Amino acid sequence: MCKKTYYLTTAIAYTSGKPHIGNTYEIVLADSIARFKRAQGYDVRFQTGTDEHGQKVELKAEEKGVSCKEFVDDVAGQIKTIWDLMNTSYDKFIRTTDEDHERQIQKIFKKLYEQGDIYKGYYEGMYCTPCESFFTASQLVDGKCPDCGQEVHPAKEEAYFFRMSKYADRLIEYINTHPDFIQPESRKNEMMNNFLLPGLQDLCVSRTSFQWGIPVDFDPGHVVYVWIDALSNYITGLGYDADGNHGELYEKYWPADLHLIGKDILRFHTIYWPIMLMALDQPLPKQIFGHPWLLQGDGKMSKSKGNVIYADDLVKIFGVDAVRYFVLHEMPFENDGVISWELMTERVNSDLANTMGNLLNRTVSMSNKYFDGTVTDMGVSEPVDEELKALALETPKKVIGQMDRLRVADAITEIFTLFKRCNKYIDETMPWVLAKDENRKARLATVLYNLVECIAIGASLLESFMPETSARILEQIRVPKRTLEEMKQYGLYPSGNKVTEKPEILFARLDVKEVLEAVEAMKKTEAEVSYPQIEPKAEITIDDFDKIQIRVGEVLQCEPVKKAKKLLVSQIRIGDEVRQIVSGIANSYKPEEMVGKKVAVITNLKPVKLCGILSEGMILAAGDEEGNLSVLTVDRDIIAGSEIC
RNA sequence: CGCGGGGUGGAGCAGUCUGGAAGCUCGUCGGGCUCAUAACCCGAAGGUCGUAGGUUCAAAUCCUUCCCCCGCAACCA
Repeated sequence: MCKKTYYLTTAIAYTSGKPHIGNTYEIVLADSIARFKRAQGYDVRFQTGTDEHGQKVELKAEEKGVSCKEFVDDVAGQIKTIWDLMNTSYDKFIRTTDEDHERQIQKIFKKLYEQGDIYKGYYEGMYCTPCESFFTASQLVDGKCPDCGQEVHPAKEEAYFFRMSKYADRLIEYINTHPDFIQPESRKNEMMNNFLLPGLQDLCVSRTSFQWGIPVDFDPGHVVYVWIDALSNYITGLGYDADGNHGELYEKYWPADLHLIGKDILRFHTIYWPIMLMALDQPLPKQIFGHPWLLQGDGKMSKSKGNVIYADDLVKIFGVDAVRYFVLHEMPFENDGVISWELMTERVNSDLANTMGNLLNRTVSMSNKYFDGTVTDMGVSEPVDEELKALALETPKKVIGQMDRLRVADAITEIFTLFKRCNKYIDETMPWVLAKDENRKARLATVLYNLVECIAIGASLLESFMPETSARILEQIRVPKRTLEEMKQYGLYPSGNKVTEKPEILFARLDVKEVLEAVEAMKKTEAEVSYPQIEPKAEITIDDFDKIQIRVGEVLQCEPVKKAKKLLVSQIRIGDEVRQIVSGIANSYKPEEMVGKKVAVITNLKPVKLCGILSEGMILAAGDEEGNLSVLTVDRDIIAGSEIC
């Protein structure tokens, strides 16, 4: 009989920088599912990798002064190192710069073109020659390039488009008839209402504006744009061949059972990807799960705040399995989760050290103290044992049930419920009292046997989530891992077996203060300010600059613009006139904060309407990569209307 | 009226589809125990389930109003 196969993938990570704990969460989650499926007897294929093309990589590489390939080799290496550090058991790490992937992408592109799903069209808009960029009419600043301010002219750029609409009806039908396709289900409506039902736009699938991509082999100058390139990794990684000579793996594992991705790219996976597969006449993946995000407690992670949490830093302080435990256990199923050093410490102490570690420690210690380490089932049962035994048998079933629904956090909770029950059992049976009475030695032995047996079951179940810890526990009680099948029976721990004579602490309790100090110390050694990399613009003359008039304006009034999130509308005194100016600064400034400020204003910009409100000028502000803004004010008090030059 | 998600004791979450005594973990306080990593076990305090209405014998759960947060879209002159 052939084993049932299970193919799961993570999204491939974009190689523009080191992944933080949020990105790392995905691979760990996938790993726990992969391991559990293996434990259930599936023939599992687990693929992850990196997405390495695109303009952003091209730019970053240029900044660093290295070739694109050198750049992505480096970052892909870092990513792989972290994946390995997290002890993830992927079978394949695909890179979109792999030769066979690139060759297939070219073939896929050509095939889709030849069968008419991809057509050559034009990307129309206003073109800025020095910037080599297209802009839509609404992006233009005063009718000029928003980047460099130079004249733009209408132009079209050749581009290939994918005829998405052709398959939309089939996709809607598929989604409606496969309720499990999009998980969590709440996301389904979002996709339907936002994108599918209003009608799909054709997707631009090639670019000529950068080179770092897979060339379209029949049309030099064009490179394949991200989606065909990236999404196809799920099949090229298995040896899919556009000509039909698929590799063995493809025949065996496709269609995928699960694509695990972040909720932000659900749209591409539930709409574009299925449509691409339809066009290729291949079966669709069975399920796509858009997991929530792991966030910092005090706001989003950002480099400028210095509060980015990286997996390797967490590992340095807590160890791999503690980090795995945290991200797997603390993530809600649908909502975003929270991580902080304090929360992490709390979990390690209460769950890993107290509940689990201490249970093992006290059990092994007692076995040594009372029986020289020998664990024997003397069969002296009491009614109180029944509840524990029942739970020990029940727990594996519950874990399986939770995992079937991808409720990883709940599955882990089931295991810890068993451990907690064991701790309670110790109090109920009071082994130290039994030990004082020679006549009750047999009962004492039975009690310890039950404990060791339950620990063996719990530790075996833990393997998918905390593989190292699972092994360490089993080592201390000196038994091999139980299979799920074996867990249907109680009492498989070999009677007369000896546990280790010197119990090891699994997880040491940590002091929050010390953890925070260690974090500070780590930050100091790693603190390297990353200055913003701004592309230089073309040189201008003083005459060019002279065209711009900047004056000091005093903000008299300021209020938010209704219907707009980022906009504030200010009444600004400039000399003897008062102008109304709209600015996109609402995320950084409250209206009342603005009032009274003397700011730098460009006064000769052509007025425009924003969200229906007239704006006669522009307030100057500096902005960093995260979008934090700082408006320019004057250093000494000076009368409103003064010219800045 | 752009689309969608969320608001449950001090913290982090479940429960909402399929109304029927408000639950879990952590923290706090009190007690117990001593095998163990000051751990473990028991108990208690603490919530008008965002707001205002409605349906119902009964609402965290269903319907409506409003407020606040978070994504996406738009917008950032």
